[in-house]
Amino acid sequence: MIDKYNFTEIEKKWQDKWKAADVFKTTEDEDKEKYYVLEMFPYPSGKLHMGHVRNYSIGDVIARFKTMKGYNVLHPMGWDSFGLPAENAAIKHGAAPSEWTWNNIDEMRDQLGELGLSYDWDREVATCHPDYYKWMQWIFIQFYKKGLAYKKENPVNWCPSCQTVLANEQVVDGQCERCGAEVGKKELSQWYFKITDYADRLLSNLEQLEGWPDKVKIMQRNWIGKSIGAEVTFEIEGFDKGLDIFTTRPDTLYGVTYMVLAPEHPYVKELVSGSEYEPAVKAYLDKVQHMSDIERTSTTNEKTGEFIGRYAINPVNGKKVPIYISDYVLMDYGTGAIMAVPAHDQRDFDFAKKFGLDIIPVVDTDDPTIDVYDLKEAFAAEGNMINSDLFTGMNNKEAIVKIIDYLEEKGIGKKSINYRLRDWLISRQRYWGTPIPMIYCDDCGWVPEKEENLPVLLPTDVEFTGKGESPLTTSKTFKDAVCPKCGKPARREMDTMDTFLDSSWYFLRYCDAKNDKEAFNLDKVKYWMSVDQYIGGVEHAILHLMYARFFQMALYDLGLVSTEEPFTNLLTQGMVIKDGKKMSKSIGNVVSPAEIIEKYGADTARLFILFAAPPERELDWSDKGVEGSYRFLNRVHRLVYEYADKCREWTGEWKAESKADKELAYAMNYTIKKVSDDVGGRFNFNTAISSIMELVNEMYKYKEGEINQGLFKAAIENLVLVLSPFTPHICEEMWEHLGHTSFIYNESWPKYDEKALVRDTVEIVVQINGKVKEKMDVQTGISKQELEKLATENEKIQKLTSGKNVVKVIAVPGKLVNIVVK
RNA sequence: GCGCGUAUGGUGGAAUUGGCAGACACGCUAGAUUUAGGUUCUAGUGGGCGACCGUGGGGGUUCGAGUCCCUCUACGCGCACCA
Repeated sequence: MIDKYNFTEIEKKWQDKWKAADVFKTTEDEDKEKYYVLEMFPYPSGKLHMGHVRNYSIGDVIARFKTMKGYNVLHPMGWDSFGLPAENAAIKHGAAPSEWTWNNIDEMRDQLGELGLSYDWDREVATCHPDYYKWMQWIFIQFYKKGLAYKKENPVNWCPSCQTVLANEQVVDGQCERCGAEVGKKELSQWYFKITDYADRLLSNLEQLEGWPDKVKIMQRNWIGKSIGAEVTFEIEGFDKGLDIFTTRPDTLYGVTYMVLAPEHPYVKELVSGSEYEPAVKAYLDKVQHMSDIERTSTTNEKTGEFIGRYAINPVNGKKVPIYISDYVLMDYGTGAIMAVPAHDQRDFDFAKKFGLDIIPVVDTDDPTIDVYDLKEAFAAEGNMINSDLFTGMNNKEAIVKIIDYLEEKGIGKKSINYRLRDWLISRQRYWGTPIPMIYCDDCGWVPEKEENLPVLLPTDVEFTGKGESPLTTSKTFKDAVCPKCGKPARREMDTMDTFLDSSWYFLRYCDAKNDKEAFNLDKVKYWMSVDQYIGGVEHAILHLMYARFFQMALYDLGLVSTEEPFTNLLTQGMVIKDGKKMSKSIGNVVSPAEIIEKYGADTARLFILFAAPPERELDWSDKGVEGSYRFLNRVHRLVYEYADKCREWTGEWKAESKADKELAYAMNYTIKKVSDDVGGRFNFNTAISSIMELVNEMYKYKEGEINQGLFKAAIENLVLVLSPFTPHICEEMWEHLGHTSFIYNESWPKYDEKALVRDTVEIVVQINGKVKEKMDVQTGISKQELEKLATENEKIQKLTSGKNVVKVIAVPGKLVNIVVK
């Protein structure tokens, strides 16, 4: 009687055994090479989805494989547990955010347990735990002391209906994510991190990150947006201050016909004060202020603006040009002012057309379809300079360099670099986040809380109304503090930190999760960091991955960590979809992991999700495909159980005798090699699994003939070993049934025999003019000449080439012979 | 608008370096086992009667192209008045 594959029983049994034996516990071991594999930790929503299953299955295969390969593997898990959903739940159901969150964490930990993932739970972190956010606050203070944190008044997204500040991500199509109201702008004093100080390093270090997908690197590069150009100072007629502008096209300086200031530019009010233009300008400013970002930055909008009644002097030719304000110039990029060259910039061109301003070309082209004196649109391509004094005739690319030199010589400008990246606004008017550990004293200003007083705990006497300022302001106990500097009564910062801060260093805390003396011990960080393999969704390509890199660099500069970059290799996994669409409640195509585990078991779920597509690509969920994976595991189970009793008696000694033996030995060794390469190198789990399936098919065929006992036993054991990272429970069970007393998790990864991979004969394809005509088996390793001879003398080939002129014969040993005839 | 990616049977996908296109799996067809359904096993399965034709379309390089080059199309993703 063959035992049935009872996955429910088996999975429970091994999960309990792993736990009892503490097999996944990891400690530093200088004798072993370390390997740190990390999956992006989840927000504890309470429900695991297929994206999680995919993410953690990938990480678990890598962790188990590396463990069997002899590495000291760190594979931790935790919770990104601060954030808005907990607060929304509090508003909706009245449950305390902490209670709601901790319940979710417990639920999700159980669900992860059911997947059989090899986490060292002793290193679990939860960002909402005071043991964690204490050190978050400590890091904030270190950043503050280093000048990386500052507070500044700035316009922020403001929902007039909810009466709160919104993060950019919470503004959807210009409307509040929660209530749908039109989002406006409001001046508020907020904390920022000076990530722009690191712009250049964040950019240049990308080149070292060879283990990152190009796509992610390009996205970060674009996000940082480095532009090289010049800053030029224009004088304003009748005004004592110069007007600085930034341009990437100093070569077009002679084509300037007007200037534009951002509406928020500090000069504007002064320049129009008391003039006849003042009312119109004020009306325009008022209009712009009430516009949402979306409206303001829409490229389809017609240009708007106002002349402010003033003129600037072009420093290179003394020309007088009018000054306008317009919302197409942004205050927070460059200097908030531009020189406008309508002939060579499309935006300036549109504006000039609308306001009837001059268009003077300064770069000409050979293109006969373009007349630069009668442009239909701005001409932005390369060409030769015209109308530009001593620069006329020069190629415009050369002119850029020459003109910058000229500006510097004359003291009217200089080379300048600008970044698109802005400083990171980290304040949130929210309750469920890390309190910013700053205290405001009327005498001393902002002062960080004393480090021995950390953590600044979140108060519990708060109200969640969803209205007004941060719920922290409703606490009677939180606000009052004493100034750490002078001891006078002072008040606490009421805002909390953006949760992206919490997730910017959690991988460091995993290295030393229980430390109550420091955020993490430098020696432990030195041992484990950097993360050798990081795995997560591509949706984090910019924000999380940039913030984490910034943290790592800043901590490196503080001497707290030993590497500048946190993640050596990055794998961005694709989404799990169903019927070509994203799984979503509204479409009703959600497949829940719990349901699949109940019906087929975790091993099947893991196997399918790794088999159905390569990890980077989208994965189309297929119920039929899941059944196929389940069928395969049953097939393996039947095969192993049919021979397990015999295997325990058979000795391990063997020698391949028959042709079938050699074929099986080949298949077995090839599979070990293929799985090792696919899992260890390029992460193509799908092809690794398909090669295991091929081995099983081979074994089913082989057992119909005469069985070489030692060989077949080796094949069975190797099959279970190579399958074990993918489907650990069933493999532990089979391993035990084969008579082993140790965990398969602790076994060594099997080695393959190079010699068995060389077959006696190889099949050679014979082509005529590139078309396959014949196949022949030839001895392995014969020479090119012999191969050519065999092919041309082949009967069928002789027939097909007779009467034709053989022009050329190309022989590729081990592969093919191509005969070119006329 | 700019940047990036993808396109292969009825379906998911394979072909890692320019060398047999379609591995593996799903589905389907037929047969065996079974009282029957399910399970399992065996065989077949890109198109065409055929010489041959086939990797989104067109062109090119090469003895040889899914793979390299040019060009077009469709879809997906990111950024978007960044001077």
